[in-house]
Amino acid sequence: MGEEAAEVVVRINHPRLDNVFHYRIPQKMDKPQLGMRVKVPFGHRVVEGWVVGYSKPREGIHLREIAEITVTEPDFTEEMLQLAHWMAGYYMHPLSEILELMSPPKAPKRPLELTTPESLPQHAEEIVLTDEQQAALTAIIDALKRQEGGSFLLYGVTGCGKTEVYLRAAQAALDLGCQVLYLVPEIALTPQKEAIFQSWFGEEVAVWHHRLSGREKYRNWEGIKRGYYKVLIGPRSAVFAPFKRLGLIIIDEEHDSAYKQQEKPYYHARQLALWRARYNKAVIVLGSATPSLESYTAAAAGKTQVLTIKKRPPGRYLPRVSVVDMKEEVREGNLSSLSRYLLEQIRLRLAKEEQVILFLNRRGYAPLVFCPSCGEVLKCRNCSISLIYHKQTRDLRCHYCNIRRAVPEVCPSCGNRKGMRFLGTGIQKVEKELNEILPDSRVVRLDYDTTRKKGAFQRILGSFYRREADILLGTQMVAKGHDFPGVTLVGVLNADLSLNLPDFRSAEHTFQLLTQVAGRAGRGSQPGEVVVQTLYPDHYSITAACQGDHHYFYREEMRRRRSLEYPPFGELIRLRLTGDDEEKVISLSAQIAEELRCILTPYQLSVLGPAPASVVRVKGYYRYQVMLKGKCRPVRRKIRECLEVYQKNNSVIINIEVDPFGF
DNA sequence: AGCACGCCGACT
DNA sequence: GTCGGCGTGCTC
Repeated sequence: MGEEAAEVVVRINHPRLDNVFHYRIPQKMDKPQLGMRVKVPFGHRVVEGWVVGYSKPREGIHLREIAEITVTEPDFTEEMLQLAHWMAGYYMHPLSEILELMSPPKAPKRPLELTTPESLPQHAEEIVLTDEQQAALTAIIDALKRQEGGSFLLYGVTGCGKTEVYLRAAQAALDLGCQVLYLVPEIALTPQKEAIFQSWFGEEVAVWHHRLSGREKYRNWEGIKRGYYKVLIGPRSAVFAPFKRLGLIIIDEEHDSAYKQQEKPYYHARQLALWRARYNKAVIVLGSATPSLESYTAAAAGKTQVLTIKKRPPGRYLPRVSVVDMKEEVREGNLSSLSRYLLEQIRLRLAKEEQVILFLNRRGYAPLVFCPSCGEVLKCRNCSISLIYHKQTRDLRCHYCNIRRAVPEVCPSCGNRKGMRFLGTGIQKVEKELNEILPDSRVVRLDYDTTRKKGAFQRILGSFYRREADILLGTQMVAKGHDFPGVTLVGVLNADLSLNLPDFRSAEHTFQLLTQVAGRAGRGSQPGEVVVQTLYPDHYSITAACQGDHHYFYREEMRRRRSLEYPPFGELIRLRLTGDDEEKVISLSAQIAEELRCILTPYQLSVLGPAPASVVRVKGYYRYQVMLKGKCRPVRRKIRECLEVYQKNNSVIINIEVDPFGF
């Protein structure tokens, strides 16, 4: 007998079904190609699955036959199947879930005509590259011509014109008959990038993201697969597109944590892009003004070639940065969220009819509501975090589960009837302060709450761009990629918010955020100024960002990471246990930590915890975590085998996250 | 995950 | 007598 049988991954997402099942091919059926979707009898039912290989099954199992082949061509290429296998091993996730993620969009009911687009490059105005831009471009083009792959870190200050390099590199790749993948951190950035690339490459540019309609998805996916489209622009999910001949990958703002998927299966698009570049012998360019520690370290080790751009093009100056110590302000009796220096600068700019961006990464009006008589702080019923007061709606909200609640008139803890007090400063409170102090200025607020409605984001930015407002007050959202020529002042109201997050990357994020926000100033012809308010003016991530001393920051941060064995010098795996019965979650966490300690003692690996997750309770579920630190990769199998036993437990869910972000 | 098998309580 | 509760176990 010894016949080879088809290995089928069934389309059921469950950790206990994470293995291949063998099936025989019926006599009258053509042997299915790898990656083809099939229907197979499975227990008492028929399920869909994918053929992922052929092998000899173990002795003593009764093989059943494949019922039918449901497609005419495979859902996955050889490359994507290999990538899926690699991901399943690396991220410790079921293969079926990964294949689900990579599977092609469904063909629309009404048939769609696919045609080769007419290429009509309308070549935009020629900009002369600076020497540094030209040198970077030449290095990339040389690598493209050699056709042996290669990776580059394009390390250029904000506003130095990295896009000009990308466009010309893409042109070179197209001239060699290759396709180009251009990754951006978020969907919101695709339209503007699409417009820029279309002005160069006309209709050969396509986009890919999950908000496209079914028809658009199908057209663009098939177009890339057949080679009709030459350039694909999209966020992290675009890394799974089925290129026919991939020659160049560009990751714009490669440091951005949005490239890491924060839900299952937790992949990092940069890592997958590097894998695909290697597989296809494609050139990959990681672009950033503030590279991730991962990429910086790879460059320092010589694995990636660094291309530096230190100067902005003529006529565009880097801003001057001043730091304001907020402890000093408080000492001198200024309890407002705006320091005297920043306020003076704002007035100065407004008088000259220039624009101002103010940045505060905190939604709502007041982040803390408490009872003045007993001190009780109001918390969400389902989540262990405090409720935030929102002024417009005059209610309390939980920023984790979005629940709303009226402000209680009577303290729920002590019965005091004098009312609750609000503490701290959110972006709505700053808005109110600005309206009081500068009644003649026009302020627009850009945050999650003002951009809920469709198109609101573009509308607010558009009105600010057209100078219909003087001050743009925003959260995170203002930091990314928007150019406002009229802005000459950027104020960071509280640089410490990101610094105090319980995450080993908090210093890195603070440095990146400050540098990126500062880059918003002086993008036009006038020089800009940045004012950074902080309680820790001496922290290395703040001083380095303010002085533009990147070398100092990276050296310091690398030293800290190395001494604590944090990435990129050590690996982390987080096990998160979630359940509605806290006792059960705690005891299972302890049991697992104990067993892992026994198993992993001989290896260079430490088991930390269990400990409550940074927010213990979310939406009514308790969360505890066990952290594995050290050389995790060689023992992934052992870890998985150990956890398999506990995954049968259905009252506590075990979540495995390799290379976790955000604690 | 689903679905069947299996072994105990109160109902037409 | 049987209908149905959800514990346990298996799926090539």
